[in-house]
Amino acid sequence: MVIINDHQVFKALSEPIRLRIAVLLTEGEICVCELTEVLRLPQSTVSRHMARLKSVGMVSDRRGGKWTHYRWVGQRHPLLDTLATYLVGLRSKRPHKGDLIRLVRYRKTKRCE
Amino acid sequence: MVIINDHQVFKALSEPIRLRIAVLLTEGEICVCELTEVLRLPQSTVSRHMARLKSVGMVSDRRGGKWTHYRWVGQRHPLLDTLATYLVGLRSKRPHKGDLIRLVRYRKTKRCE
DNA sequence: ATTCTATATCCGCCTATCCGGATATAAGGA
DNA sequence: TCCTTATATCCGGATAGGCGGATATAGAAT
Repeated sequence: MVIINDHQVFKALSEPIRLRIAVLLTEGEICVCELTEVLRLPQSTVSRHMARLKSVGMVSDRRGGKWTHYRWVGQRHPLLDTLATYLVGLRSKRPHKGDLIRLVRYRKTKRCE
Repeated sequence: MVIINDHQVFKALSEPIRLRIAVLLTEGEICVCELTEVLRLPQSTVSRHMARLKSVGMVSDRRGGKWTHYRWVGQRHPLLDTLATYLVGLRSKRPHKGDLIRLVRYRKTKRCE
């Protein structure tokens, strides 16, 4: 169990790409190749951001075959819970709405499991 | 009216000193000389942090005599409202509890108005 | 065993940000 | 006017953090 520092949580979300990732995670598990596609970023960039979110203790990962699935670990942590609720409200706004549309579209063509 | 970017709000709170300032602001208005005393930091450092909070649109300032009083502008802004509620909960925790004790003590010796 | 796919990490480069002493500005009081 | 107090801004130096191509690792498929 990682001890979470509030300011590190805020720092994680202060980066626009990580904020987009956080909103995507409100939908549930997501893997790196999906994020790479949805965000249209190099894989190394995505993995680096996920490593940061994990080191802060905001996400956990699960290996499934070739894929690494990340998920938000908000349960029982006051700040992460509070933020998750707020992030859900961002789903309908730019640029998150478009991200979610691309995620759904991508999942129709490819399954990561 | 400043348009507030969520990630800039998070960036502002990602700095430990600014997080302490934000918690102090949940108590109401506060001026630079009070912050300098409570946080035990150089005045230029405090002013720099306040300028950042102001540029993000998280605080407003009011000139009263020689003093500049800052206040949280959370009203009507979803994220700032959400955060303010959370920040109130930090008052009783380290290092914020000690900050608030020093603020009360300082105000017994000096009035900024 | 070899190849392909998915992911993590390394690396050099570049920009952003922090620090705090020094200086500038501004208001009040003597 | 001159001095003191309060605050904002400037500056150079140091550190943190982002970028993405290249490389390493790991699992699955042939």
